[in-house]
Amino acid sequence: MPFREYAIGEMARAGGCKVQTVRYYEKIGLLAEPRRTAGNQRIYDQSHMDRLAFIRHSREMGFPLPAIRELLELADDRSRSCARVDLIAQARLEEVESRIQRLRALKGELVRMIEMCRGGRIEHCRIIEVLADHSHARCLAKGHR
Amino acid sequence: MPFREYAIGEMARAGGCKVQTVRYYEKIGLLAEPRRTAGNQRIYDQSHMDRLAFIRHSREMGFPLPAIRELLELADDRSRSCARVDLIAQARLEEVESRIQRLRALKGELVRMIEMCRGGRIEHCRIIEVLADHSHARCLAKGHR
DNA sequence: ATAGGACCTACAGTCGTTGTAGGTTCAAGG
DNA sequence: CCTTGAACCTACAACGACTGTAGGTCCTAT
Repeated sequence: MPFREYAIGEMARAGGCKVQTVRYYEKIGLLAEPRRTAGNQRIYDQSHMDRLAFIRHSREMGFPLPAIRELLELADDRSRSCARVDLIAQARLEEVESRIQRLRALKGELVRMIEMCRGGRIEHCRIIEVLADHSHARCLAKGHR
Repeated sequence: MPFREYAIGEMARAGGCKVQTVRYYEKIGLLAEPRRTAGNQRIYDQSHMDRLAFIRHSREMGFPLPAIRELLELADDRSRSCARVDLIAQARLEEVESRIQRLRALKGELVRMIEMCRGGRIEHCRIIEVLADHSHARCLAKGHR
């Protein structure tokens, strides 16, 4: 059967997300509204499956939904230059790189902190002291979730 | 003047956060309610400043607020063992390490993807293809924001 | 005919803030 | 003393990207 159809649960399973997430993508206009059964249940075809796969894979790469929205629009206009696509991917790469940098600095701080604490009482706990220390590195700033 | 007092704006500036954030910490019980002026404005003393510094520095290290709440409680009970403190910091370190791992893998994927795309048309854009590709790595999963 | 799993809508909650609206207080200058 | 304007107040909504809940309907198999 070349034109298989899918219920929302199958879509979600294939995309590695929750049913609600699929409905959410529809609500915010990332996924087209599919047709429905007589009983009002969504029925998807292969094109929906492909689109969801694109979205989910892009999310796995950490692209935010607005970027994915743009990528989808660009992907639909096959004769355009892909300079913009490149730019979006480039921006994501830079973000990932700076996040790695910050996390590495953070890891260094954590390791030092933990090494200093050798399991005594809170009274002398170096972790607590480091966290409390005013003068301590303000170097890290945002973004190391 | 050994007992300086501070308005909320000074607190926020010292802690590197917004005034609303200080009020938010108070609302969720991380910061004690300070006394007020006759005109109902908050007045903080050094102990509040220290506590906010602790919270902010912990946030910079990426500790979630529930963990910080626990760290603060532990810090207040100076005769306890700091095993629990160590555990919390340890857990944070592991999270940071795994996040770095995942981000590194992600970065590799992004670099490969971008290298394949050499500025043609969308029609042949490798970035779009990689993102659309069903069979592509599901290896990354959560956590690389 | 009925059981139970999958589906439906609508809405609240998550996390850690940040922003807004609409009003009050404070310190300084005229 | 009065006015300006910055800083403060409360209460509530928004962010991003979902996730969970309540209360109901539909579909398929026995």
